[in-house]
Amino acid sequence: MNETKQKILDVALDLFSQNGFSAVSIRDICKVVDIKESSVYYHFKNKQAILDELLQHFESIATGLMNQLEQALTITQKTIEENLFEQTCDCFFEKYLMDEYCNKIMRLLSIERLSNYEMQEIYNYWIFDKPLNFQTKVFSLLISIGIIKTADSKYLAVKFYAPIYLFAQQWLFCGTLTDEHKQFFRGNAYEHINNFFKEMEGI
Amino acid sequence: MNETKQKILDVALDLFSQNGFSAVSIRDICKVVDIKESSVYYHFKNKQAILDELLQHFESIATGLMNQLEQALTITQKTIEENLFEQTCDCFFEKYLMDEYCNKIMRLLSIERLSNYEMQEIYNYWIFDKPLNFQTKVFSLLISIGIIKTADSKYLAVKFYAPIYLFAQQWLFCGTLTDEHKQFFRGNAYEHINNFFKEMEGI
DNA sequence: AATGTTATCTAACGACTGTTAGGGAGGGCG
DNA sequence: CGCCCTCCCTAACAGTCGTTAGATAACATT
Repeated sequence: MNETKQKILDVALDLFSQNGFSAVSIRDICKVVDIKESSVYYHFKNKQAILDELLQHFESIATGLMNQLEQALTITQKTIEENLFEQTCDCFFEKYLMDEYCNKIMRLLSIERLSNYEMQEIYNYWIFDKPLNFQTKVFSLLISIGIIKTADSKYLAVKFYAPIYLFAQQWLFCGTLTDEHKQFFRGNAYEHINNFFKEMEGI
Repeated sequence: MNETKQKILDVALDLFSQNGFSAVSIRDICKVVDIKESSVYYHFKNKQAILDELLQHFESIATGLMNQLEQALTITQKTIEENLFEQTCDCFFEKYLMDEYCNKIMRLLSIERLSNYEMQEIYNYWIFDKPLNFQTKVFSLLISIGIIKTADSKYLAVKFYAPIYLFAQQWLFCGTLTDEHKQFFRGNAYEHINNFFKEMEGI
């Protein structure tokens, strides 16, 4: 891809995720990229097209990661116990919830989902429905194998995911996204995950 | 308070909570209130002052409700068991998390907290810190009385509050805030609360 | 050398932004 | 009546917005 075009996308995501789509002007982006406003329109049809391309890229990343996770559910039962935990943490947590690009998109979606119906749907799908559905599947599987005694897998998914979501919200919106904050978020989340499975074994 | 001024505040909150502060112009507000732009500046110093007054009103409501809740913790042990649950549900849930005015403010805070440090602090305080601290106190109390066996009261608070926060997020941002959605949110939350205390008794 | 393509520029367009100066209608009060 | 105060108005300000027309320079192809 063209170097300037990529630069525009990078800067746009940076600014959009900090101030929101409508609060950032083409001129704001151009100041950082160091080009004139009209040059943007050589690479993009209009301002909306920049946003569309950013979202499309995010969705392709998220789709890839989620497909990888879904596959982890289909391997043989023996490998499940070893693989599932690692895969979930790596794919969903590190490469998604804590990934820099995804983080910026999530911040952007959080702002814009109120006034933009399309972005609201993307947010709900990738932040609520998809993770909760996946976790529900995971718990259904663990129940069917017998690792967990009979329970409401959907409610289990909520109990598992909700604290992670809460920690993520605190992490994503604590001003500057420092490594220190990131470590704090990671610590909280992993502690919860460990606690959760410990309690689960008891039941 | 002046009728026109109140009308401006009402309409402003409506529009701000739907589109965000910077995306709503003075003229947008005036169209709905049916006055001219300059009239706004008779009642308010500038656009920011409208926002400030809305936030100040919210904080006075929230402070009142939280004080009421804190008081419920200080009554004698005998009445605690009967009162605490009812008070928490009524004050925190119905009059705060599900109150129309508070809902609109929360939506507004959600958008603006990214670009506005002051609003980020208000959000974190009233949506994260204050409720979690209160719930921690509640569980500490229940532990000290002996209703709950020894446990990490802070983590208990997270496990209790996080699903409610998640349901609230789904409710607040599902487009049109219909009564149907509201009932769905209430149902999910109460089910969780009941489940939570049922599991607690078992431990 | 002439031509076409790519990527940028200058300069401006009309629309919209927050805000202000100044005027006028209505009522209460001396 | 004359004066002040409240509340709203008309009209305009300077600045910003997304976007476009057209020129220009660098480079590749003919």
